[in-house]
Amino acid sequence: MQDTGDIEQVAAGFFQVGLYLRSKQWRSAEKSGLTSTQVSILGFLKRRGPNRVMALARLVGITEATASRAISTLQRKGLVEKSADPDDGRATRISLRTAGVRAMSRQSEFPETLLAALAGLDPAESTVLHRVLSKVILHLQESGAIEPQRMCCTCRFFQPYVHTDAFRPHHCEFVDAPFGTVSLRLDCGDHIQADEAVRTQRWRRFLAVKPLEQGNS
Amino acid sequence: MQDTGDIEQVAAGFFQVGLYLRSKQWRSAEKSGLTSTQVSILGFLKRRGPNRVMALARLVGITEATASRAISTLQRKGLVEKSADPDDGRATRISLRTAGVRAMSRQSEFPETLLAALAGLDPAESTVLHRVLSKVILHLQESGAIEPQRMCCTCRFFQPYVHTDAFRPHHCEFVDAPFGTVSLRLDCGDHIQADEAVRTQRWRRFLAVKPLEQGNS
DNA sequence: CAAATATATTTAGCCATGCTATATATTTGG
DNA sequence: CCAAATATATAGCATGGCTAAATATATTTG
Repeated sequence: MQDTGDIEQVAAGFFQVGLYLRSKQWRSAEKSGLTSTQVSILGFLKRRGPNRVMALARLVGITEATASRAISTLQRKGLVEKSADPDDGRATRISLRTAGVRAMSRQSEFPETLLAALAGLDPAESTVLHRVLSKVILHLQESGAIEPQRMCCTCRFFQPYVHTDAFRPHHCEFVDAPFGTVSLRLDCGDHIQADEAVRTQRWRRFLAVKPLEQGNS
Repeated sequence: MQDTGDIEQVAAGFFQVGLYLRSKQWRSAEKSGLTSTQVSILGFLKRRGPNRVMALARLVGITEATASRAISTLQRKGLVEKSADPDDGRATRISLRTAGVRAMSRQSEFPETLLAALAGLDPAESTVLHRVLSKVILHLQESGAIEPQRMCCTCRFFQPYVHTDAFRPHHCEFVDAPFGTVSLRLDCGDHIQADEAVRTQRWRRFLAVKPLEQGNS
């Protein structure tokens, strides 16, 4: 008989890590003077380039009112700048200023301690962790809990498990190269959303493969 | 050649889940009117029983000043009560009132959507996820980033990988029974911290086993 | 034992988050 | 062209989270 385990324990684990991520501790350790919301906004700007207030609000998971004010604070600190959106007179285009880029490169968007902990995982664990995070995040976004992310598993270029190489079973049609589960992206700059039908079909193929049957020899 | 992957991606994944966990969305969906800090405090009180302000502050990862005020708010809402600590005249004993217990049982401490996503994982994935979370959280607490948790891997009753049963390789000396990786606890009521030496020795034994060699047939 | 020091909590003051509701400007659709 | 929708901003409220300082009780020390 297999042990079923306790989902709450796992949720508690995520929560635990989450508590740490939102604590001021690591941010002040890397002395930036920024709040975690501000770091989030700067992170999205860094990874996605200039964006509107609305888009940032949705990505960070806060209201537009809150985002608007947080962005004004960042502007006052000289880290971002606002400009008129060429396509829409109502909209504001937020972009990183040099000081903002510096602030984000001086410190990682994530605490060193967490990165070190993750670096200590062995490859097989990383592989499964990537799969699991993809599944969890996809579930959250399909339930409308979070904003759709630019992840491989919803991308038109993603071909899961098409190669026999156990280490690089997937294929990215954008770069036209095979890659491993451990390189699945959760936020990829080249992402283009696939159609609903294509998405579910590929995702089903992804899920069909038992996570432990892949490259760990 | 094995793909090394990108740790930042994984960190981003945790961050993504963390963003959701701290968003008001799921809390208001289950309409509690509580902030995430308040839910955290109530959660610890529920799982650990009456506690001092200091202890709660450390568990939640906030200063005592902030904890003190949040607790006063909970008291005003009638969810907790303060009493004098019998052992120390300076300390205050915080305990759940009936309304507080009800508030915590009416809604899960964690959002349904996340629990559903985790429930969708297959057993092998859960197993590895438990291992990974144990490793990450242990690393965070050994670096002093978070307060020590009552987890199996630091418990004097924990005997990792002593059974041949692939599904239940570990043994808990407290209940004197074997159990599986998927049942590793991250917060156990019966936890008693083991000595430094014992802890590292057992932890080494735990790590020595390749995560994918265990029960997944 | 009294004085100095340490500990547990609280309070005040500051800035930021996050919300709702509302105001303002601009687009879009009929 | 005007009504409805959309993008942002602002105001007001409760709270979080910090540091610094106040208060009360414990512990250590001379």
